[in-house]
Amino acid sequence: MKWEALEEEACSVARTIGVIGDRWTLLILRECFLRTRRFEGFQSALGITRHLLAERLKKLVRTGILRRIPYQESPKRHEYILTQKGLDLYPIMMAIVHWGDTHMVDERGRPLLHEHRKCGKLFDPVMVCSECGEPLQAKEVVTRPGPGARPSAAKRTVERNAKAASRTNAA
Amino acid sequence: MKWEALEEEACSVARTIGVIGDRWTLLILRECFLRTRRFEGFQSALGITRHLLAERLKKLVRTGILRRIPYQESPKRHEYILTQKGLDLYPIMMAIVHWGDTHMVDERGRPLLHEHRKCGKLFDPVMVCSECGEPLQAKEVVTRPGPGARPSAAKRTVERNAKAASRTNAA
DNA sequence: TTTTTAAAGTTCTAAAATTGAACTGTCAAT
DNA sequence: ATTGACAGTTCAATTTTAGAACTTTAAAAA
Repeated sequence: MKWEALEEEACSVARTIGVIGDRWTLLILRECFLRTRRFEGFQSALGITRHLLAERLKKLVRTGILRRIPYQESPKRHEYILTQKGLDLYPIMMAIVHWGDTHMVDERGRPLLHEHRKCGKLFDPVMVCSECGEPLQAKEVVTRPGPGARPSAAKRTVERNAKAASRTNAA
Repeated sequence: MKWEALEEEACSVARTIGVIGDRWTLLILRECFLRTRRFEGFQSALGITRHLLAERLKKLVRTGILRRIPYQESPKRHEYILTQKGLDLYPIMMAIVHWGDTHMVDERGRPLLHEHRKCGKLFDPVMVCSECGEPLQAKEVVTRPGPGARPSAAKRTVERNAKAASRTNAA
């Protein structure tokens, strides 16, 4: 599987990973949500090489996650701002933060707390079902082929796993 | 910044990315949630090289996300099963799927639908505030230093950005 | 007036990670 | 006796990433 091929897969995970699924890109996006907007800001916050940073920013602009907006003429300078598509990555970021808060903190505790303006309280993000509002758990969810399904990775996988299991059980 | 250093950062995003933040690892985890458990299963579903797959599985076991459990003796064979720590990655996966479903589908529509056993309906995952239950939006959340905060990336970033903005505004 | 500094890149070489393909060892089935 | 499944390991070739220096435009400092 080539990296460009990821975006062609009939899988929303693969397609998303094709766009944001590498380490520097995720860290750049963290900085975006912390209100960083300029090349030097990203560079010094992350210690990323200028070469890679330029590349990643270009890709994020190309994929519509960031918009490149001039903030001064001569010399021309631009800021990188999250589009709505970029802002929609927020749940991914919060899910990542929350897992880290749960499983990767040391004895000092959480590095960062989050306050919800609406209710004024410190909170954790919780993933719920859009229909019944209950928190989601992996074991309570069944997947079905959707209209865009193709006999690709996911389906072949399910079939193969069923076969492997029955072979082992039979023996 | 070196990759091992990520896990030392005072940032839950960086620490999490240090463990699961690369493309193959995320795809391996997708397979885990689709019930793939064996080396050959991962390999043929993903087309990952055996070399890298072995490496990534080792790392996932080392970090406590997968457990390696024997399913037959002679020759010894093992399955890779999500631990609770691994199952807790589910919200990250669902957030990734949902973003892809929203922003990366073609005219055919979604490749996969999700049904919630509890309520029996097809659903979308929604990220809400643990305190008031309202859906979360980036602009409604304020971050504050927590007990594990150190004057690191995040804080320096905020200060730098404030300075950059005031410079530009003043001019 | 010459020198620094800042911002946003680009260019280059060395080092590290990934790919692709072949190879190993154990056992079951043909 | 040979083939095939499974779970890896090994190694050369390619691709990515790191690290450092260099460029350009313009304002600020000496």
